[in-house]
Amino acid sequence: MSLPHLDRSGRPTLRTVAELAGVHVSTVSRALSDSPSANERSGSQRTIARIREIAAEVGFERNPHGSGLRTSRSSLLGVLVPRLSDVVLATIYEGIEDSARARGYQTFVVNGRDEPAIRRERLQMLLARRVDGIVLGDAHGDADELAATLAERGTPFVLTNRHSAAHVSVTCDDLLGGRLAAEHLLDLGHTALAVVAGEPYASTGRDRTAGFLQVCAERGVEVPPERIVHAQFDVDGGRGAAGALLASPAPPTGMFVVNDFAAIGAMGAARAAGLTVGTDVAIVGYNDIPLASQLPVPLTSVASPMHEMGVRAAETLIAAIDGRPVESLRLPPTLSVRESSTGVLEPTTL
Amino acid sequence: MSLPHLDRSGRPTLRTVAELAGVHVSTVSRALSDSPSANERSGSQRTIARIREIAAEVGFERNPHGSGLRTSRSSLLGVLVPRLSDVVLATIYEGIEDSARARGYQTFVVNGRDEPAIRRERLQMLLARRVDGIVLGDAHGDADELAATLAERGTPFVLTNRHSAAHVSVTCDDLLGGRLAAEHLLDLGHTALAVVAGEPYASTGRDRTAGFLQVCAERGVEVPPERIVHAQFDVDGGRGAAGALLASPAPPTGMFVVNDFAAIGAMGAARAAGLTVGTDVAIVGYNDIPLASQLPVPLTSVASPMHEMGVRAAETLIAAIDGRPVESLRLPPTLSVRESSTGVLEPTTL
DNA sequence: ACGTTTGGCACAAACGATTGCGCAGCATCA
DNA sequence: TGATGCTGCGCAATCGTTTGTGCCAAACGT
Repeated sequence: MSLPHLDRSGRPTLRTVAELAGVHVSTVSRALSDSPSANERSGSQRTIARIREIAAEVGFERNPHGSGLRTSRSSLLGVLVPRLSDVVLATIYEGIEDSARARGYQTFVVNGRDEPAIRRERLQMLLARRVDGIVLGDAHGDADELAATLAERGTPFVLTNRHSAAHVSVTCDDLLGGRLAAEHLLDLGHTALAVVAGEPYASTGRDRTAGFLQVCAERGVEVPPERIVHAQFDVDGGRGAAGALLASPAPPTGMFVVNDFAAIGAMGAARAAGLTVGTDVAIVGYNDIPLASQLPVPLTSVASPMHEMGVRAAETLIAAIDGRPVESLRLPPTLSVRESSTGVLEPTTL
Repeated sequence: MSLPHLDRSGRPTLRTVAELAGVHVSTVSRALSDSPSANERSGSQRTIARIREIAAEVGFERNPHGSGLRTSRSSLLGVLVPRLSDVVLATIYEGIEDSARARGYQTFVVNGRDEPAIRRERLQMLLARRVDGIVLGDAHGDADELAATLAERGTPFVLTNRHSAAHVSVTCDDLLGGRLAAEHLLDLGHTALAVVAGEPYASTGRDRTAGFLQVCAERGVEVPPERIVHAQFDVDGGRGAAGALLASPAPPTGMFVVNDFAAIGAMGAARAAGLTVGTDVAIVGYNDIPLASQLPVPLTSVASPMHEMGVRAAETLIAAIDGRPVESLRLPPTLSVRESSTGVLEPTTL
C-alpha cells in the first residue's frame, strides 16, 4: 500500500499517521507521547489506542531532529572515557549503556585518550550535539578543567571511575581497595612492600596507593618512597616499574600494582628476574578483570564493581537531569585472593 | 556582554550572529557552510570573513537538530559491534572513529552482543536516530538478516570484521591468516594438528579454519574432524576446547586457535595437562592483541590490522553515502612468531 | 546613454514535532 | 433555561537551519 505524506527518505511522519487516523497531527503527537500529562490532554482512550495501532503498523518513529528542535532535548547522554579498548572502561560503559537505555536515553561515547586537547575537543563535540548530560570517565587531577567548565555552564554531569574535587561522582571506593590489598599482604607476613602506583593525574591510582599506605602506617610497616613508583596503566608500564623495584638492592617481597594490566607486566618482570610469583614475590592487582583468574599464575586482585559503577553513574546523571537531588556514591570493592599472592595452593587446577 | 537572541539554553543561533553582523541569517548560513557551492552564492569575501569571525567570537555552533531537520542528514555513522569490551572490536571502532571524525562525521556505537533480538533492536535505534550510514561489525552467517534489511531499505552500510554474502565489506583476509598459521606449524615439523575454531556464525573463525585446512591438504597433512572443535572467542572457551583436545588418546602437538583470548585459555589447558607450551605443544593465536607479546610465554599470533580495518571501513561507508562506487577490501594479515610455537629462544628476555 | 550581466545579499518557505490555547458539543446542576 | 464544567480534539506558532528565488545596485558592453 502507499502511505500518505512520507518524509524525504520515505519514512512515515506524524502527518502520515494523522491522515490515516483522520485526526490532527497534534492529536497523534499527544497520543504517542508517554508523558501522562500530554496523554490526558489527548483524546479518548479509543482514539489513542487506534492511533498507536496505526503508528505501529506503518512503523512510525519520531524524527529526533524535529522533536529535538522543538523540545531542545536530545535523549542523548554523552560519555567521555580515556579509551574504549581498555576493558575496564569498556565494562563501565556497558553499564552506562544498559542503564541509560532502560530509562529512555541513548548514549554517545567518545575517546578522550587522556590528552587534554583531545578531551576538550571531544567534549565540545558532545555539547555541540546537544546531549542532555555527560558522564565523565576520565577526570584529570583534582581540578579537572572539563568538569569545571561543565559545572560553570550548568550542563548536568557526573564523574565516574575517577573523581575530582567536589563534583558529584560515582566511583569505586579505591581507598578501601588499597586498604584491602595492604591488609592481605600484611596478613601474609610481608613487610618489604612496594607499590606500583598509576598515572599521577588519575584519582584511582592515587586513592589506591593512599589506602595501601594508610594501613601500612597503621600497622607500623614503613614503605620507603623509593618503593613507590609511578607507571602507566598497562603491561609495559607495570613491567618496567616492577623490574626496577626488583632490581634494587633490597627488593620487595610484596607488591601492590594498582591496575591488572600493569600487574601482569609486573609478573613478567618477576619471572624475568628468576622469581616465582606467589612464593618469592606476592603480587596484588586491581580491578579483577576476567583475565586475572585465567592467567598461568592466577592474579590476586581487588575486584571493583565496574558494570555497576556505570549503571549507577547513569542513574545519577539522569536524576540530575530531572532536577532531583544527587550525591556522590562510593561503591565498595572486594578482594579476590589467588595464587599470585598465596603461592600455588592446589596443583590439581584443571 | 549580552548577546541578542540566544536559544532556550542560552546558546547563540544563526540569528545571533546575523544580528551582530547586520546581515540576514541566510547569509550567515551560507558564509558558515563549507560547501563551496553555497559559499560562492554567499557574500563577498570580506563579509564572509567578518561573519566567521563573529561566529567564532560568540562561540556559535550549528544546532544539529535544526540542521538535521532541514537537510535530513545527521552527520552520524552508526556502528554495531558485538561488544566493546572485546579489545579487537574496540580497536576497530577506534579506527572507525578516527577516520569518520577526520571526514566530518561522528560515530554512534552500540553493542549487539551477538544476540539476534538485541542486534535488531539496536539497529532499529540507529535508524530511528537517522544515522547517515552504518558499519556492521557483527554479521551473522552468510545471510545476515540485518545486512539484508539494510540492503533492501537502501541505507548505506558496510560490513567489517566479519563479512556476509555479497555485501560490501572491509575485513582481514582471514583465509590467508589461516594459511599463515598452517604454514608456520607445518614448517616447524608438526603433523598432529588441531584447530580450535570459533563460533560457527562468525565468518572470521570459519575463514581462518578454512585457510588452515587448505594448506594442510595441500601439504598432505590430514586434520581429522575430531581435531576441529568449536568454542567461544574467550579464555574459557579456548581452555575447554583445548583441554578436550589434549586429553584425547592422540593429542595434537600443534594447535591453531582462531582468537588470542581463546589461545590464552588453550595455553592454560596445556599447562594444566603438564605440557610446556612452545616445546611440548605449539600454539598459534589470532589478532596479535597487545597482550600476546607480554604473556609469560609470548604467544605466536596472526596479526590482523584492526585499526586500519576500522579506518578503511569508515572510508568505504562514507564513499557509499556520497554515492561513489565502492568495493570490498581484504587486508592482509602477517604472522608474529613468538615462543608459544617455537619454544624458548632466548632465555635473556628481560 | 541604455540595456544587460553579475555580485551581494534578503525573503520566505520549508523540514517534523510539540504545546498553549481555544472551541465545539455534551452533561450536570441549580 | 441558562450557567458551568468537562471531554475530545483542532489551530497555529514555534524551534534553528537551509536553500530556491528575487531584488537592488554597480559594472560592463556597445
